Amino acid sequence: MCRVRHGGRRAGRAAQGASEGIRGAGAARRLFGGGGRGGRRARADTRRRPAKPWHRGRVRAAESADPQTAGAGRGARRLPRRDHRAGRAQGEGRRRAGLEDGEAAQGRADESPEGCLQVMAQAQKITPRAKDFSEWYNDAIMQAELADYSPVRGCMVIRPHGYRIWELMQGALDAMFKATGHKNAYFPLFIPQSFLAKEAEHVEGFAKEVALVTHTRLRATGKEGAAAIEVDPESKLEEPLVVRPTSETIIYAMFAKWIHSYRDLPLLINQWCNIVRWEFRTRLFLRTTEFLWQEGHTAHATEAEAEAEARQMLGVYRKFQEDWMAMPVITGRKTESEKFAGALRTYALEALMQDNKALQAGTSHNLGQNFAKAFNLQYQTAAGGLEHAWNTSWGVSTRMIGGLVMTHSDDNGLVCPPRLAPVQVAIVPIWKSEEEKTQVSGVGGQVKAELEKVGIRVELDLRDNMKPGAKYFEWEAKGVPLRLEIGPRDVAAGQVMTARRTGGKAPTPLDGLARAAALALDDIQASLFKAAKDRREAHSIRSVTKQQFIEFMKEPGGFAYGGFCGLAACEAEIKQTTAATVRVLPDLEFRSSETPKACMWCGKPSVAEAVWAQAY
RNA sequence: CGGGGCGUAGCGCAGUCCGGUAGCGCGUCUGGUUUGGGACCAGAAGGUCCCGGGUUCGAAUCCCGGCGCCCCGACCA
Repeated sequence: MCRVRHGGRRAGRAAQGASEGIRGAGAARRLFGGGGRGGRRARADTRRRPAKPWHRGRVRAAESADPQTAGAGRGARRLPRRDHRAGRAQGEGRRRAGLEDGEAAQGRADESPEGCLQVMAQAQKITPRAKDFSEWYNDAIMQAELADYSPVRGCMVIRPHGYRIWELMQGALDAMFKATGHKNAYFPLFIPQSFLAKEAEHVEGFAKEVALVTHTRLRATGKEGAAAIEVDPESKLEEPLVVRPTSETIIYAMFAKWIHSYRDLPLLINQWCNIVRWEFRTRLFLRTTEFLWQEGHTAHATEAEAEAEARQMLGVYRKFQEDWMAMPVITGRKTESEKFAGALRTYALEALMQDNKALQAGTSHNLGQNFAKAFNLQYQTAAGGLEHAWNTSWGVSTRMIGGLVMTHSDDNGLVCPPRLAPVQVAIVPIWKSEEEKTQVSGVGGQVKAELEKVGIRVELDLRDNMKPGAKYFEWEAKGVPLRLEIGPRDVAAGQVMTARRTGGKAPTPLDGLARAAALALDDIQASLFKAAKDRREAHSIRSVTKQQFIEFMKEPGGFAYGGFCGLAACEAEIKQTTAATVRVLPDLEFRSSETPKACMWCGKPSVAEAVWAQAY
């Protein structure tokens, strides 16, 4: 395999043993997706599905089939002049363009390591989507510096650029939660093991993936190296503590203390925190052992109120994902087999990624009285009776960042919707002489101040150890929606060059630039949403027959709408044969105009229309 | 837990078959020249060759034993 290798993707070998007291219940053996050296090679050989036609980005010279004829663009220029050896560069170009499969490319690369390396050094640092979507996803994240692998398997470090996205998400969501009457609080990380056991379905749902704290200290052994410390058996806890996989149990236990009368209801609480679920296989942002999220928990006097709350928050999430993330979602209800352990009903939002797999982007549960009964959460009614409260819980997580990446980004890296972009505008001044540097930097500074005045997040890139072109690539990889290039010629003409991350470069007058930039950002935000929605619709089919369904799930995949009998056995069989699951029983506005009469799979009467897809 | 593969500089790799004391590219640092789409020249720093034994005058390389990591399969937001 002949590709540029980069980025600290080794999930190091340090730090085992440091947490002897914390164990994954169950086989905590699996490792992080996408690390390691040998791993990359192996991965290229395991393409699950053939290339798909989502590949729509700009085609650049460097990616065209034959770099030698790719014109004077950077494709040609990037080939090192040392490498004149016949055929090599050409073959390399083809490989880079993803036109050969991994094994063939690998074989060839091994034959000509040096030529290959030299070419690659200058080339594409991100695997094209068409070649290997998973690799592309990892590369895009690493290049954008959103995250990095941690020494602990299954865990990730969220880097400043990625964390800023999360902060912006938090800011928007938190305001919406407050606007709907919720208050933030914080509940502890550790939960008594016995709490988890109190709700039967809930335990079963999480038992296989909880981390436990069983001991409270280590002791020195006097030995060398890793053996220098060991768990102190004297420090064993009487009752192990569960590291929260979600906080229903502790929160409703506390609610039971605080709620006595109908006058205490509704109680509307949210918390921002981290949680731990010991997953077998993990992927950056999409599934990591520890992740950040928000969990809302509420208590109500009636079932109807709880139901309304669960639906309301689903709507809040939808608004956020559409308006901020520019990510279209289908809302609906989960089937019995997909619902949250312990819930009465689960609602969810599902988005379609560029590889035509569905991503559950958030959930909202009507918990009924299940937890109220388990934790004795009762209140006195106005009439003097004693009733169990009705609860809801709802959450979205850093997983949304993965969804954001897979919804908009392209082969040049991250594409960030402006409203969530840590840097909305990057200004790149261009100069030759010192005088020019002073001049363009000055104008750049003025532009920055002007844009900031209207609330735009701006970065002025004054680094002098990089050529402008290199800066362009970097800001593109980081997803910056709008780039302003200011050179001496522009200054003379009273303009800047504005380049959109989504394509297109044009001069814009300095006069009124802030307004123009703001409008451009709005326009990019809107066009990203529209493009994503169009793509989803292009990859949705309705009223499928069984045969169509099977074919569709093989290739190219997407959302399939059809009748569903509601039987778990049928659902299981579909999963078995096609790997597709019911994502949601869609809400009214997403349903087909004609209600299906029969289950698309077994032919029995349909109880609801369902949306199927292969899912993350 | 089953099936594959891998462990050499920050990253990606060569060297291992056939033992001779470690190399390439990128990156980093210093100086200079550059800067409108991934700069160039010169110099420099950087390695417990996963760990432990053994064979040998000599081990990254051969032998034995560990450990770790990745991918695929069974679980899930």
